[in-house]
Amino acid sequence: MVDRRGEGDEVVTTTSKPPAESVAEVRERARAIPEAAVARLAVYLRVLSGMAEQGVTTISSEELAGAAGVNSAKLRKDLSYVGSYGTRGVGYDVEVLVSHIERILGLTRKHSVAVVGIGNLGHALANYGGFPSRGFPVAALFDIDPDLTGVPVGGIPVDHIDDITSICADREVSIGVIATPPQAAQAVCDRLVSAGVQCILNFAPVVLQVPDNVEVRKVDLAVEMQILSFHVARRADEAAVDVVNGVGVDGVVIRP
Amino acid sequence: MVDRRGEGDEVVTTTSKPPAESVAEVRERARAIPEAAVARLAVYLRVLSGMAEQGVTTISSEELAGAAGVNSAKLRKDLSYVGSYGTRGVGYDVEVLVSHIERILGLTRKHSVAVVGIGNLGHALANYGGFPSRGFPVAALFDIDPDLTGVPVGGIPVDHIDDITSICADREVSIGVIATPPQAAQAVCDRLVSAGVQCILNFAPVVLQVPDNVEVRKVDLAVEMQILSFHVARRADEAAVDVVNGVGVDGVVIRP
DNA sequence: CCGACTTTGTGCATACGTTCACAAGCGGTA
DNA sequence: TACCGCTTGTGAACGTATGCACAAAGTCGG
Repeated sequence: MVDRRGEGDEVVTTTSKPPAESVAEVRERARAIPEAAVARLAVYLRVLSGMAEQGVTTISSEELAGAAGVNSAKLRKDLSYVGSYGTRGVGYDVEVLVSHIERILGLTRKHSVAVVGIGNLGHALANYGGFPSRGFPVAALFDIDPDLTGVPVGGIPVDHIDDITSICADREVSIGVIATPPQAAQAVCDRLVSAGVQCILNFAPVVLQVPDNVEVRKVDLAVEMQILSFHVARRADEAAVDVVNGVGVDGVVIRP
Repeated sequence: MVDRRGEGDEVVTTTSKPPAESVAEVRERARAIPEAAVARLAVYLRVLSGMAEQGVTTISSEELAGAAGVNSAKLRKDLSYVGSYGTRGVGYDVEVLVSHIERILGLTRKHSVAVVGIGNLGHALANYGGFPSRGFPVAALFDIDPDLTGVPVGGIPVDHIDDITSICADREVSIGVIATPPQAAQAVCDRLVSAGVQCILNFAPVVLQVPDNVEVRKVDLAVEMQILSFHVARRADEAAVDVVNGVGVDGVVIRP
């Protein structure tokens, strides 16, 4: 559980100037948590928060894994990236685990959010209670429609997208959410980037071009539907094959 | 490029009854496309549709990869799962590629959608033009609130969630979208499953329990935000490390 | 018809993520 | 204190996904 990377070989650690490797090493450690594990940690955190509210103080990897819908070995490995805070023979202290996951996910700082594009989806996002309650206060709303400007949505007034750069910089927005039509998305993205926003959550069905230092995640509803469609088709094919081979829909063998 | 799986060894193909292997083989072929590739195929499809509208008839892997934000080798490998429909020295015929990807993704059939939970998000989804235009007509809406029952949203009347089972079965809904509060999600899911819905897109922040024959995909906004938060934190750490090691924010070396 | 040039499709090596299986460590009990 | 049973943490094996680099296969100009 102790991180042993960099104990061997070239680790000389000159007091004056550490070797070039060491920079990479430290970066490595920060990068060391796999992307997939980060996503799951967020899920564990939600489950654990629920447990804590119900008065649960201790939980085993088996229980937590069940509640999070993963297998327990994966869960333990994921938690090992965070550090070893379990007690063998007992399990994990819920409170302790929550605070360590929050630290790793950077949730100890508040991350102000700006939502751009106050259509149906933008409205929903602006009113979505899950953001502020989890440490992501919505600090600004933007739309291109002048009629919307000044009208408050979910308690926050809408500003014009021409003011994105100044207002986002001013209110220290760190996460931008793009809920505009696809044609407008890249232009909006560029403004957010020039305002210093480093992370973008994109709901528009376009591939955004951004500098290397900006992180983009996309949520594409049409893509999600099409993935489901693929699975429907695959299932239908399998069922057809089974019937051809004398196996019925529920695995029942036909004409045995 | 021809699919050579199953050409060797045990392929005897008795005219009366094919060997047990062959069932697995065919299943294998359907399953053979990696999940990650399926998600990208949906993106390629969108880009290609846009190209087709602009009158582009032929496209190279390099161009398409650029537009889709992936590297060209990965793109070609993804397309090879679909089949080899490119021309060496030239590229791919846009129309041909579109129709083959649509076939693989099962988009040749219509997939009716039911949205459950007509709150802010449900409203947005019911009105979202991206669904019907891509072959996913919204066939039913449901909510627990009796005041909403009968009121049309986006042209479709809202029904009560007690009627999910009968109405979904009746209208042959194949994809259910859950946009309810978390407490209601599992119960709604159970009803959808008992109506024969095989695929579910879940926006509620809970882990749904479903039978093996039902496919669930989840979109969790809080999780997306927390992943972004992690990256903000990681960047901040890296920047700090760089400064300590005499490298400034833009990679500029301090005091050289 | 031939040769130069372009672009695909894929074998191979590498990186990444998942799962298994078990030693190490801790609490409880006598 | 010494033992026993339980659960963590992790080394190692496995499987999947990614990227490189190049032969194969096509077009086009002469």
